[in-house]
This record gives sequence, C-alpha cells and structure tokens, in this order.
Amino acid sequence: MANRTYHHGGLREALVEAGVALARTGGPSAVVLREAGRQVGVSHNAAYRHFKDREDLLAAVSAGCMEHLGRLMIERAGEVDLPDPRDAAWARLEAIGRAYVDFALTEHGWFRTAFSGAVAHTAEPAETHPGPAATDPYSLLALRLDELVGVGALPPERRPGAQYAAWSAVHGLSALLVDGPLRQLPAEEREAAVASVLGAVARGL
Amino acid sequence: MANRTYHHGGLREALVEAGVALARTGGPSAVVLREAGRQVGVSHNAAYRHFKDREDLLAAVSAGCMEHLGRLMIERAGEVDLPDPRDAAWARLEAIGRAYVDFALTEHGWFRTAFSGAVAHTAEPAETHPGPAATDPYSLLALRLDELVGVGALPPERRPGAQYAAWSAVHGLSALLVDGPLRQLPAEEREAAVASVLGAVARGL
DNA sequence: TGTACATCAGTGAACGCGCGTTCACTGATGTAC
DNA sequence: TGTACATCAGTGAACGCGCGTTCACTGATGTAC
Repeated sequence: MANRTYHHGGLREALVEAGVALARTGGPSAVVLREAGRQVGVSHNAAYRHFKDREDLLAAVSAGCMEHLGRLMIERAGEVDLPDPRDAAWARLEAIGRAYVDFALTEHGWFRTAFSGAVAHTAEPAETHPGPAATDPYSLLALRLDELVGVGALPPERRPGAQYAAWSAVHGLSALLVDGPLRQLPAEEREAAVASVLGAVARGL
Repeated sequence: MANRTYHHGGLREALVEAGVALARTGGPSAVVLREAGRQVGVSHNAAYRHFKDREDLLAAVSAGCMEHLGRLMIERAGEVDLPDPRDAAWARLEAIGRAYVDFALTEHGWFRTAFSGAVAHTAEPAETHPGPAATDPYSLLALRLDELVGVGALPPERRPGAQYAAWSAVHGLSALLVDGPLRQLPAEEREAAVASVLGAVARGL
C-alpha cells in the first residue's frame, strides 16, 4: 500500500478495487480504464503496466464481483443452525440459492459484471488443492450437493448433473428478475416466484 | 415493397429487418443506427423519422428476435405426435424447453438481443384478446402448463408459480451455456446438462 | 381537373463525445562489482 | 559504502475511432377548394 511516491506500490489491486466500485453502480460497461486510473490518482495509461488491455482489467474486476457473490453465499449458509443434519443440509442449499438471487437483486451491477467476462468452468471441477477454501459459486453449490448426499438426504444416483439443474434455476430466475422480462414484477409476486423456484429445485433433485 | 422512389414505403419494417440481421451476428451492440440505414440504402439519419432514438430501434429489433424464438418453440411443439394426451402434454413442454435452449445455442446473437431491450411482463398475463395467437415465449409456456393441468397431468394446485420454475431453469441453463461459465462445456456434457435440467423441471412440477 | 398549401419522409453536413491505445519519455528501484 | 547500469513503473501528449444526434434543407404526397 505504502507511499505517496512515484511508485504506487499496489496499483494493480487499487485499480481492480476501483473497477469493482465502478461496476457496482454501472455494471461492466462502467469499468473504464481511464476512470479507474482517475479514481486511483494515476495517469490514464498507467494501467497498462498491470493489464494487457481493458478486457484484461475487466476480467479481474469480474472475478472480484464473483467473489462478493461467493462471500454472501458463504455467509448465508453459515447462518443456518438446525439440529437435524438433513434439515440443515437442505436449509443450506436454500440459503445459498436465496443469497444468489438476493445478490442479483440488490447488486445489479456486480451481478452483471460477475458474469460478463467470467472465466469458463470446465466439465470437471478443478482438482481440490489444499489452501483457502473455494469461494466461487459453482464450488459452493457442489459442496452443498455433496453434503446432501453425505447426510443421506439425496440419493447418490441423483447427484450427477444436479448442479446444472440447481444452478440453472437460480441463475435464470436472477437474470429474468434483474435484467429480463420479470424485472417489473411487484415485490410480493417476486417473492412468490423465488419461493416457487427454490421449492421446485428441491423437489426436482 | 414498392418503389425506388424518394419515399421508401416500408422503411420502418426494413430497418427493423436490417437490425435483426445485424443482431444475428453481433448481438445487441451490433444494432447500429447508421449501419441499419446503410443496409437499407438510406441516409444515416432517416431512421429518426420512425424511431425516437437508437434504443427505440433496438426495442423493435429485440421484439423481432423474441418472435423468432417463439416461432421455433411453436414449431417444435407442433412436431410432437403422441397418442396419450398426458404423454403428449409432457412432451410438448419438453419440446419448447429444448427449443429455447437450442435457440440460445445456435442463435447467440438473437437470443442475447431478445433479452436486451425486452419489454417487461406484468404479473398477470395480458387478458386474452381474440386475434392472432400469442408467440411470446412466456405465453407459450403458460399454454403448455395449462394444457398439463387440463389433461390431468399436473395437479391444479401446482399450477400457480409453475411458469417461474420452468422458465427460470431453462433460461438460466441457456444463459450459462451461451454467455456464462458453462460456455466451454464439451458438447456431450452439455447435452447431459440439458437433459438433467429438463428432467428436474418435470420432476419439480 | 387544376392549383395552393400543409405535412410527411427523406438528405447531407457537422458536432461532440470519451474512450482505448500507442509513443517516446522520465523518475524510482534493485543489483553487481 | 559507493558507483554504474539495467529494469521497472509511472507520465503526458497525441491519434483515430465510429458512433448518436441535431440542424436546416428538399423532394414527394395528400387534401381542400
């Protein structure tokens, strides 16, 4: 962090942070190289020492937004406190689903940015390396589904492909509500839609 | 389409058509006023006689793309030919879901454009006026769900909210596959994901 | 059937925009001897 | 501990971009008498 010197010391991180702030209000298109530089108090092209081009910066910002989403999901899952392990596992699945939708609704800009320059997932999850626990939504979902199988709430033969069904439903709902044709749904009806989707996900598994 | 005269005769429609063609390859951002004019052979600002601004044109183009989607859904539903009315109703639901995803995959640009400037749906479907049958995806889905209830394949108490669950799942899958983190899924795994989601939708209802 | 006039649907020139990106540069830092 | 030099991380000026939009205009069309 450091100094008011010629060399910034942590410019890359500072630019990403500025980009994340821009994305929060204006979505991906608000992530503008020159503006990020301005915010940090650095010349408009200093960013080129740390990023190949605008797209490169956007990818980093996008990852930052995704991280915010993941953190909310973790937080909400952590709030579940039920004695029965099966109940708890189901509740945690629902909690991360709700977190996802809530995030999309309250943080339009971040949500859209998170999925704008997003890194593609491969079919198989990356091999689990020791280290900090994964915070990306996909891994968090996989974790919850594995837990359901683990506590005997979900038959193992239902596990393959389950992540696609759950993720699609919740992601689609978010997209329709935030940007799409359901964006004008009154709050009450919106809540009903969320409940309906989460219920269908649980039944569908 | 009339004359090579000073007055075009059907400029509005021609511009929308040109916009739809642009959207097909490049998505919403490719719908450019000046280019649409160029394609039609008209000066770059003639469009302002028919559209308030670029956004207005984009909205019309978006509706055109949505129409293409609706047509594919209708076509695919029409191909279902099963003796048992319940089997047929389920098959038609699946058919429109598959059509939706296929459309998203084969017509990236149209799909993204269809949902870019989309008109918002209200909570209640518009009162059914006599006239040409609705072609918007939402109404088509509602039609299929009503049919399921009609033939006794779906308990009536399950009907409310069902459209949200079905639509969200299929839309989310499309979004994730086309633009999102699942865009690099190998074809085989992608097909499994589609099957998994459609299966979960049917079970979830 | 002709004429006068309002209105409609185009034209062509011009503007400003703010951005991404490149260029040649300079100040700061690290390292070998 | 000091000096020479390579390298790194910033600066400031400049460019081109193609667009959306506005302006004052002109050609075509419809209508009243």
